[in-house]
Amino acid sequence: MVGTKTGKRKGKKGYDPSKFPVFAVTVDVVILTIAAGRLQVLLVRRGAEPYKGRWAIPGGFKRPEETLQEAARRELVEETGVEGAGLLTQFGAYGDPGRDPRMNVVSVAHLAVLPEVGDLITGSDAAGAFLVPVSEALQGSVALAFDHARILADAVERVRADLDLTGIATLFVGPTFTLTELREVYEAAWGIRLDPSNFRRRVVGEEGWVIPTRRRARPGSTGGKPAELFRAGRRWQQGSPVRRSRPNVLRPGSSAREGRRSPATAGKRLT
Amino acid sequence: MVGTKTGKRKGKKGYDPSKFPVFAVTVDVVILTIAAGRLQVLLVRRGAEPYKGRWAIPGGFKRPEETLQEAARRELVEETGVEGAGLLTQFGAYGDPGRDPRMNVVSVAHLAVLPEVGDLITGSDAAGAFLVPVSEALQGSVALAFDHARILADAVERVRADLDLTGIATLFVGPTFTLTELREVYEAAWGIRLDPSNFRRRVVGEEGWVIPTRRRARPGSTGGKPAELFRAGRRWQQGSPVRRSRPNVLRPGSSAREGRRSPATAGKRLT
DNA sequence: CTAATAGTGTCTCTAAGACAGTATTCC
DNA sequence: GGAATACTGTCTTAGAGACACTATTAG
Repeated sequence: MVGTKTGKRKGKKGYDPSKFPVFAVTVDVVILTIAAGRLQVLLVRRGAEPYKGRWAIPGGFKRPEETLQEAARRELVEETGVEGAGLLTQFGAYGDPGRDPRMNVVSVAHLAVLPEVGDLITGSDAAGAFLVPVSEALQGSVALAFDHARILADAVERVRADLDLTGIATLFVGPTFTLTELREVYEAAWGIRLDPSNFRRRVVGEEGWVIPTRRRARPGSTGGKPAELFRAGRRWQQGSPVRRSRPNVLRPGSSAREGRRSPATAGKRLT
Repeated sequence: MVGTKTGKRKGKKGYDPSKFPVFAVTVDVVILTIAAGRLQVLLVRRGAEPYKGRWAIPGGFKRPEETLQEAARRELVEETGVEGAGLLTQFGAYGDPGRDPRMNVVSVAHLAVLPEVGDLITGSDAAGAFLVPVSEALQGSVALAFDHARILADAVERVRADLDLTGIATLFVGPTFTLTELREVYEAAWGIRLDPSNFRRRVVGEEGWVIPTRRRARPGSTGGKPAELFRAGRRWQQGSPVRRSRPNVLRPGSSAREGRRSPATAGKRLT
C-alpha cells in the first residue's frame, strides 16, 4: 500500500497546497478490432498477483514528462507490440478507492481502433496478448482483473456512440475497403443488420464519404461479384453518414426487449 | 515542484511496481446553467499565484478514500456552496506535462448541470464564485488559468452532444417547466432556433417525455397566454426527443460557414 | 384596443427502409 | 448450370420543417 504515504489533512477547509495525497496514474488502452464479423478486444495475461489467472487491459504508469496520450501509445507498444494505432480516444478515468489493492491509483482509459492487430509480442510484464471477442469478455466467460470489465463496457459504449457521431468506422477498415466491409463495422458494433442497398445509397450517394479507387476486391471462395474498393473521404472528419435508428423504447404496445415494428429490417437485432 | 519526487526507472522495460512517478489528482467541476437565455459557467477567482488575476474552474485534490465523483461533489460544495447537483458527468482527464507549474497533476474534469445556482459562497481558497457567459469565457475576454479554457471547451462540446443522446436537457430546467423553457435549453446550448410548434409536437406528441401538471405558468410582464407546466417523464432516461439536425458540411454549392438550405428555419444560426 | 406569447392544424419534402430485379463471380 | 455476393431501381412511409391560424394574457 504505497499510496497511503499521503499528505496530511490541514484543518477542515481542505488541503495545504504542498501536502496532498499522492497517486499513481496509469494509462490503459482498450484495443478494439473486428475479426470474423465480431468485435474483439486485445487483452493481456499477467503472471503476478493480483492479476494471476485473470485477463487485463494493457496499460502502465504515466510519466511526468509525457502527455496521457503519449503514455498510452508507449504502453501499447511495450505491452502488445501494436504500433501506429491512428487514434487514441480517451474515454474515462477510474479512481474508486481500493480498485487496485496495491496502491492508490487513478487510471485514464483510452480507446484504440485498428483494422487488424499485427503480430502480438510478449511485452515486459505481460505474459501474452490475445484477441478476445467482446461479448465473451463482457459476459464473464473471460475473467477480467479489477474493474477492467467496467472499463471495457464503457469503451464499447463509447465506440457505439462514436459510430453515430464521428468517422471512427473508417478506422476499423484498411486504407481501401469495400462497402460490405464498412457496413459490417456498424453491424458488428451495433449488433444489428443494415440493408446493403440502403447503406450503399447513403454512403455513395453523397459526396465526400468514399472515393472510388478503380480497383475491385477479389471475391471469397464462395464466389460473388467482385466488390468495388474505396478510400475514405474527408467528410468522415465531420461525422458519419449512418445513424443508429432510435430504439423503440417505451412505446405503448411494444416491449423494449422485442420491439415489433412493421417497417424494420434495419435495426433488427442479430441472433 | 513536489511531483518530481518520482520513483526511479528500472532498466528499459518499464517501472518496478513499487517505484512509480507520483501525481496529485484533482477533480474539476464545470458547472453549467442557463441564465438570460445564454449558457453560463460558474468560475472562481483565486488570489494566490499562479492563479492571480485569472479565473478558474472550481476543483481540488481527490482523497484516496473517496471516488472521483464523491470528490467532485465535495469540492463543489466547499468552493462554491452549490449543493445537490443532480448529475456529475465525468468528461475528461488532463495530464499534459507542465500544465500546473507547481507539481505533476492529473485533473479529472466533471460536468454539472443546474437549473440555477443558488447563493454563491466564498469557499476555502476561492476568492469568489461568479457566473460567466460561456461565450465570453471561450472567446478569451475572460482569462482562464492553465488549460482551463480547453477543459471548458470540452465540457461545452460534451453537453452539446449529450443533448442529442441523453436526458441532460431536463437538468437545466426545474422540477416543473414550460415547453418554451425546455426549448430554450436546446437553443442556448446549440446556438440555433427551433420551431416552437414542431418542438411541441415532438415532445408532447409521444408518450413518456413530459407529464402535464394541471398548472400553468404566469406570463411575464409582456403578457401572452400562460404556458402549461410539465414534469419530466421517465423516457429521458433513454435519450432525447430532439436531435440536432445534421450540419450541412461540405455540400457542393454551399460553404460550411453559411449553408444555404432552402427548407431551414430550424438549424439557423443565432446572431 | 395592440403586442406578445402559447398552442393547433396542415402542407411539403426528404430520407430511411423494404424489396424486386440485374450483374458478375466461384464451384 | 446453381449458389453467392455486389449492385440498381423503385415504392412507401415516417418525420422534420414551414407556416397560417387560433387562444389567452399584459398593458
